Amino acid sequence: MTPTTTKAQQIWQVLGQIPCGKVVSYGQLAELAGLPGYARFAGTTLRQLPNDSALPWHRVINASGRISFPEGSPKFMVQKQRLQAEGVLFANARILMANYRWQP
DNA sequence: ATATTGACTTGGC
DNA sequence: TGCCAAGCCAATA
Repeated sequence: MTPTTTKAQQIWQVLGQIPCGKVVSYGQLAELAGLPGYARFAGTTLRQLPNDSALPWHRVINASGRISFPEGSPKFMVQKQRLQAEGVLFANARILMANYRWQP
């Protein structure tokens, strides 16, 4: 990375590599980006993505295996929809990280 | 420059 | 499982 690389850029860089049908937690995303302890920042960063972003922000869920949006909210539904479309199965509003977690 | 707010996590019941 | 208190770090107000 260049001397001007920002933390947000590091997050985006990793985000773009998550393959279809796989997911990572905010904390894992931060770690893979070389920013351990920045789980919360990962969320802050995703929040700034434009709604039409091509980046797979929907492949990021919390450590509990759940979508970090209030159930039923527009964002929640879009995320769940996209994940299911990629073959990710939900068991009681929860994703089994053991099966879908991405490991580079 | 200080205070509040989150798309978070972990450890303890 | 579930709820809670702490700890965390940048964006916002």
